[in-house]
Amino acid sequence: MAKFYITSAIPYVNAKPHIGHAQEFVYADTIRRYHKAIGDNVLYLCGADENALKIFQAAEKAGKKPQEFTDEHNKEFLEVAKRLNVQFDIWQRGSDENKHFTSSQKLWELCSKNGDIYKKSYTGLYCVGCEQFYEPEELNENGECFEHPGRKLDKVSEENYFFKLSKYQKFLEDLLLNNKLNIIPDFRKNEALAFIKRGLQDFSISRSKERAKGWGIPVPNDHSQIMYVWFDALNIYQTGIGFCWDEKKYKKWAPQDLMVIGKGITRFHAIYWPAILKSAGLKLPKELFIHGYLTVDGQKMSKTLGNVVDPLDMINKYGVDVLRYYLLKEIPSTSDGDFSERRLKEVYNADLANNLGNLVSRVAKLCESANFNNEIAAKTHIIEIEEYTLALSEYKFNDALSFIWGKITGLNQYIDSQKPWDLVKNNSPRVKDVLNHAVDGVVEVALLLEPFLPETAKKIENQFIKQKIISGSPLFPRIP
RNA sequence: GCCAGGGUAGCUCAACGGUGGAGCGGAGUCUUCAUAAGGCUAUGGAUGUGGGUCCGAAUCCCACCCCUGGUACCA
Repeated sequence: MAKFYITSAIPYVNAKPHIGHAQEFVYADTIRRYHKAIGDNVLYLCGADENALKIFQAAEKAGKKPQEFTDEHNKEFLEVAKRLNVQFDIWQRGSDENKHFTSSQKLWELCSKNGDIYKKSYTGLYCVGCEQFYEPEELNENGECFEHPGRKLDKVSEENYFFKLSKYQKFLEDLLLNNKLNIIPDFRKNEALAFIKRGLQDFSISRSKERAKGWGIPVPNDHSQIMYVWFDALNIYQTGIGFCWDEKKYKKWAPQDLMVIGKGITRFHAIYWPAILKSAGLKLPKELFIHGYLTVDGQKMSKTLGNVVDPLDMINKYGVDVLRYYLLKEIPSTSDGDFSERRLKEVYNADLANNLGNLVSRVAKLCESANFNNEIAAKTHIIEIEEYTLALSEYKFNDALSFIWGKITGLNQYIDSQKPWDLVKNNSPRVKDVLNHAVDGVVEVALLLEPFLPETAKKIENQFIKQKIISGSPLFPRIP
């Protein structure tokens, strides 16, 4: 039994989760469930990035203590995951001082021991109003920040620790080029490679304590400095599986077999993270799956536009599997996609109510009226179907679902051609064979569906493994 | 600016040198076991624009127009 350690990007918990978080959770959960179904020993970790100054500032703005503030948002993320039927095996918080602070300091020390961390002065444009550094392109035409127009920025120098990323240029190039870290899709790999080939510069991995307002993980042996958020955030993937506090557990699960992330944080996962791990002498992740972003009705999701979609609203209105289905079927997993409630309703009626739901109803009713004796045992393992497994191995969820829907259409065609209702009327003995085939098909569909729509799959299975199959209430009642 | 990907039916996308396809929506028809569901059929397109190569181009080449992403220390 192979182990499969999967992680999804640790969200920044400064606001409640939106539909984009739901998308990533559902993707990772579907992969997790699929691996479980083919017999792997699976562990899924996610967690919360909590050590950024922005969290502290957001808490202040909300008039709350940071801990209280992050506790609340953590709860919201866990609630959304739960309602999505997304099962985290581990939820590792970045504010966990016992485990995560020690773990990140240990990682730092390992890199340091290897001679990859050094002190250097960093000069940048600092806005006193915002209390942060800006890049020239982040400023308006007068070279001022947008929050405080009219106020000149100061050139400020600060001593920070740097990580010798440049040292790993060749290593990273080889890692990506030869798919030792396999990046899906290809064009993201090429982007990362292009970035590497342009020449890697060392990057700063600490901030002064004043600048970070003491919020974050102290640098070992230098408490005037706080770790740069990404240095510790990425390490949540290790802390959660016991790095530094349960070596046995860590040995069992490291390294990551798959990281699921959004396109915006490719560099950190494809370049920084492998370099840091290599420097620390630790095992490297094997695969990186990068999905796109969601727009809402063709527009970017934003608070100012007021079009942020709350996944809980959708679940309450339509049901979990409807949202899961939409995200998995209607959004091509590697490119950007659009979330539209109008489209969701269309897909609901066409695919879930008319095709899947109605097939289940009609087969169940046929069995009931034929007083069919069901001999199909519950199947536990996904049958190896190339088209299906290939689509899943490339994380093309929409292709895998299209394949399943092809089966549904096939079953409807079969029923139409065999006309079992006539066979029942004529007391034909053939009705048994026909229903056997139909029931077998429905059970297979349920099985293939489990990673995607676990609740629905379970309902179908429960209805169809009984000796006497009777019709039940519609799985997906049509909506007008 | 540079690099990469894309612009195909009302919508989402497939075909990547050989008679333009699928799903959804819309139309017709058959059927009645089923959630007014299902099956079948037809309809639907100067394949972004303009040139070129070729017996033949959505596909290859050139130019142009639009869209998306990347182009390091905001995460």
